[in-house]
Amino acid sequence: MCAVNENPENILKKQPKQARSAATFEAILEATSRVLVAQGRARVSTNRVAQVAGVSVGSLYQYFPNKEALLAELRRRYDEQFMDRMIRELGRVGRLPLREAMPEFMRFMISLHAENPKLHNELTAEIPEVQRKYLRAFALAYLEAHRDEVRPKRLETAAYICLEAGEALCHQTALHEPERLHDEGFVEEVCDLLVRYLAR
Amino acid sequence: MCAVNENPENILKKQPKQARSAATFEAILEATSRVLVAQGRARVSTNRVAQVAGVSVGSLYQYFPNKEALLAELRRRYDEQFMDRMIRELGRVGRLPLREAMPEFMRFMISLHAENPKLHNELTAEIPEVQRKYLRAFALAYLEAHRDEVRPKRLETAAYICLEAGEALCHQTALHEPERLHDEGFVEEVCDLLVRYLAR
Amino acid sequence: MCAVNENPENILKKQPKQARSAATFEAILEATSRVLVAQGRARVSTNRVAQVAGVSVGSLYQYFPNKEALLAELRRRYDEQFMDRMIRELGRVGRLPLREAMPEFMRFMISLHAENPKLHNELTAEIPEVQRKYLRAFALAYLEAHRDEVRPKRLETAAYICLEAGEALCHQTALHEPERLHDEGFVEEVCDLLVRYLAR
Amino acid sequence: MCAVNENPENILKKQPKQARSAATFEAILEATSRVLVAQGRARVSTNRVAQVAGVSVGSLYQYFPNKEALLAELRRRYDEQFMDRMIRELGRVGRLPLREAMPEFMRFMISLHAENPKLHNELTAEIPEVQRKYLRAFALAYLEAHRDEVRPKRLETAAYICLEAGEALCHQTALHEPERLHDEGFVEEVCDLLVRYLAR
DNA sequence: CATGAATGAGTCTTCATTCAT
DNA sequence: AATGAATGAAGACTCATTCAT
Repeated sequence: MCAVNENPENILKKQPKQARSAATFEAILEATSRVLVAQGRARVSTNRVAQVAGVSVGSLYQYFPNKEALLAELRRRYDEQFMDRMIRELGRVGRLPLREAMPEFMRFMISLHAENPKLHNELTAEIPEVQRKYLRAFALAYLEAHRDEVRPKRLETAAYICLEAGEALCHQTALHEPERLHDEGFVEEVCDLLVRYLAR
Repeated sequence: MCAVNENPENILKKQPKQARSAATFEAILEATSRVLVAQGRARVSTNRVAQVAGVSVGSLYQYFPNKEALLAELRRRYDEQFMDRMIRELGRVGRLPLREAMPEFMRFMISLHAENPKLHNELTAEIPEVQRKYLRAFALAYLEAHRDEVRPKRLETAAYICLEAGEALCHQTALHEPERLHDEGFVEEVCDLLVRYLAR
Repeated sequence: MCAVNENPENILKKQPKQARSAATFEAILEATSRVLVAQGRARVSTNRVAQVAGVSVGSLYQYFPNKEALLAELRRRYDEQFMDRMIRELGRVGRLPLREAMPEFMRFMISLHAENPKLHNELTAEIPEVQRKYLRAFALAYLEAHRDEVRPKRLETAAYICLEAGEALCHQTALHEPERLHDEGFVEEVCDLLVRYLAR
Repeated sequence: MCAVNENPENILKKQPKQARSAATFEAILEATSRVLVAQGRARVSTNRVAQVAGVSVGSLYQYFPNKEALLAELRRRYDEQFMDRMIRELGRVGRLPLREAMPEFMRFMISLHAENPKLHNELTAEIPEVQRKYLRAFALAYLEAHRDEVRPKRLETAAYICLEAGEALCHQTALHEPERLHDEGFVEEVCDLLVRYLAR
């Protein structure tokens, strides 16, 4: 009857137990995302988010211990989803030879970035790190598995370079010149860049 | 040579005409840069900057109409300088054939990014745009001038891709894995990436 | 015997009639006391208390009309118990002559204060008043009963002085220099202070 | 020109340099004291204090780094003054023999406490400590100097007991039964308590 | 021109209390 | 009865900006 549980203080204060809860929780995250995209990170304030979500600040703090946690959870979800899809795609594409895999993969990357480039930009501005490492490991594994197709000796460096270059081209283009993404020629050129580098 | 003047609102209130004025002006910008690098954009406040500059807030507002103008001017100068050096380098390197020009240029880019990656990151996070265009024009001109060495047909696309990829590789590496920049092999690989793509 | 009921506003909403109710009620008070001692008065919040009690806030408000009532009830109980023991002791000691009664009584007072000085301090910081009067009446009665042993003429004043001085010495010492309480010489000195004053 | 002075972060943010400053500073402390006495510690909020002082919260924070500092400075001043007067009095009275010194000193103590008992109570509720020690050292020195007049063997204990008892009697009486302070008989009794204990 | 005191809107966060389920 | 989600007023503190001296 007297469960003293003084400092759990997790990232999320409370895992919603009632249906109403879950709805509020989602509404808050949704609102965060909206404000983030529409007004930029600097205008993301707990009060504004609560207002946009149509709940009180108090409710916000029932689910998130502080403002940072809002963005963190958004990012967590985004990254999770991003990685899930990426990994699934890598699994699929990993069996193909380089020249076939590359366009598939680039097209996939582009579609990922094209979905909501502004959100992507805000959320990935500061903390990929773990994912970066993970993806690189994946890319490296691919190169090793396809060693006979691959020209560069330093596979780790090659993986790093290709990922960074590919990511940046998708990211920057989605953000600044999205019309290019629909230009089939552009995609081909990007693949060309990477395949000419990688292929024997 | 390259006076980019994006929003006329943020024009400086006053061109410092006397030596003392100029010194104050410089001290303020210098302080802004310092605070920006040391404490991050969120901690850049007019009062703090003034204090670090050893000047009163009032004086700060004599030279800058608002906080935004502080960062804008810093950016403007940074970009100006960046562009000036870039253009000088491009001029120098522009006469060389592709395979010689590329390593020269990449090494130059790396040195630019390595100087103060944190400042670079804060200042270029959001607004290249004009410079991008300008650089692209320059790169395009190079490709056209060296048309016989160059393989891709779509020169504009090729210029875009190479600049973005090269920039991103310098930027991300300087920021997240600076030790790679001293690895001569890394630089060679990056050049390889671009040259294999561009060269006939 | 001693139902002090200061502000009728803070009367409890409901006398728990069932066993479960009583248990909840006790758990809440117990939790209040715990939070009070562990985190200080400022951290006593209804939500925290409810959580520590393993009960919902709603339940808390079933038994206590507001936060004040929580502390009031805790205080009431504490005082009640305090007074009960005090009175029992006074009854016991009241039959002894001054020089025998005093050390007995002081040792008792000290043990009372030593039990939980932090709780004692939080709860008695602001509102003895009624008890004070009551105790004084008791002490006065003792002095009158032992009039022939007692030197001072103004018995009421003497009772007041001895109670305040004795209380303060126990209270302050328990709070700030508890090690003195184990020093038998200290206790003797305190008795000396009071007996020399009171005794003929 | 560029005095970087990043974290002075003293107790007081700024020592007022202009006359206006000093006035504001005093107004804020004055207001703190007023709110403290009139509404109690719990109602001392920075906004309320600022409002009562007739200044903006911003101004308050120009001079005090946080709410605690408000009360701390008030306390500091109060203690400083308290100690100064106490020490002056102790110096004066220290030359007198016990039976003359005591009534002089008690009357002085009473007048100190009678000035503003509520403020005294709020400010000294939590943190004498240093002063306690200091005063005790002073009292002990007195007892040693007057060793031939003094009966108790354990001078340190005697000093402790007399100070605590005397302080408490003044403090509690000023707070709860101030009318006694004007009763000359009361003062005599208190002196009697202490002199009978101390004197040979 | 320079100073720095003053302002007050805006931010994050807590908490007593209510009420639908 | 019990639950716990929701509320919003209130408090601590920051900071861009103005203005009297």
